[in-house]
Amino acid sequence: MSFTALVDCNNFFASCEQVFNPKFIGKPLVVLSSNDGLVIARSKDAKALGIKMGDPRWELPRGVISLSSNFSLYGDMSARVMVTLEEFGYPLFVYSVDEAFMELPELSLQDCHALSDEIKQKVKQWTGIPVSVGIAPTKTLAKLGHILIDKTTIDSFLDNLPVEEIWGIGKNSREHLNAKGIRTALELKNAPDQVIKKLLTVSGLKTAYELRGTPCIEEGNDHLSKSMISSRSFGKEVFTYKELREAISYHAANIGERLRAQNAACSYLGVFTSTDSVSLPLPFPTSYTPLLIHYAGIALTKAFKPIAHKKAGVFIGEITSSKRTQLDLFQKPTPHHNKRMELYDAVNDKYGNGALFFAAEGTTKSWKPKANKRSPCYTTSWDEIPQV
DNA sequence: TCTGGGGTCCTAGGACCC
DNA sequence: TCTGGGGTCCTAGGACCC
Repeated sequence: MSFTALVDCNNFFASCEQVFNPKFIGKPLVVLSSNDGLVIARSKDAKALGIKMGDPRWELPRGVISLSSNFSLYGDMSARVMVTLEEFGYPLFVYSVDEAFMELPELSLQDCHALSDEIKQKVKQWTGIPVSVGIAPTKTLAKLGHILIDKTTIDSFLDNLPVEEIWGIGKNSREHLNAKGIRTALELKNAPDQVIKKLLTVSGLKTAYELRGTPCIEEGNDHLSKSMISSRSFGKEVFTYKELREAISYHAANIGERLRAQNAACSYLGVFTSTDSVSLPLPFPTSYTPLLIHYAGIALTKAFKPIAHKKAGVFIGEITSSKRTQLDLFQKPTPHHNKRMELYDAVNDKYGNGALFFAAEGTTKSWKPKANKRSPCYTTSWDEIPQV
């Protein structure tokens, strides 16, 4: 048998802000979505006030500190946390911006506690971010954030846990299970397979097996995305083709960067506005931004209506590794595409995202979402480095 | 007045084939 | 009361996650 650890950053976005603004520690602080619309992260004290994920900004109680989201900062802090975790030498699977699974050998209870404490201490010291650690035989159990390695402890923990607190059981599944009298995680664990499968399909059955200690959820680090989306709500209503075209170009360029970061290319691209969605096959797999912008423009001419738009975006699919597509016998080699994009990415990497951008994106970005209370990019921009 | 953005997996049903 | 059997591929939509 082997174990899995789940390391989860506590209140991650709020904690990032507190690292660089210690005066926010111990205060109710929330981080807002794009356009400063709704709450997407809360500090411990904000949670204590009863503020929920998704609460609208204008309904926040007085005295709550609210900040625009600063994804450059969170992304960089996330990378620092992950590098710290890699120091432990166990295979690491980064599950999301604030969570990672660590593959462990079977350990004694004492060693589990020692490792958990060491992880928390080291990440806190190296990055300033507090983390929680769960260790168990399966990912679903590790997700519960405790050390659960023997049957007695596991069962007594699951007995006091409502089903909807299990990873993979949402609101709808809870309703279905409750209707059959299954309310606790232990009841789900002990229910007959056929009953679970009928209620929740094989996904639910896998969850039950994981609760029983049999790993069923396998995930690797090296997988390619299957689809990508880049979209934003506008900061104001957008009517003109010109503005929409600029926003779409921005999103196409954004997707190009993310594709190249995975060494991948796409052969299917689409554009959506508030009302319409149009997609096209591409003549060959590519991650070359000028081409992505070109085809996004073609799709947009088909999708465009001169009405008030609140949002637009670009999506892609049929993503393949560019290593493989380069070997395609029938594809014309396009080395200059790769060279240009390598240079472009290198410049933006060195001087900050947006240092170099495509004219099609426009220079005014009048449609940009609102973010009136964004903290500085302390760790990713020389101009915004903290001052002492 | 103002309510995000980016993903994955699974299933049912339609269309089509022999 | 009657209905062939077996298969693949694709898509829309549901559910869930962070």
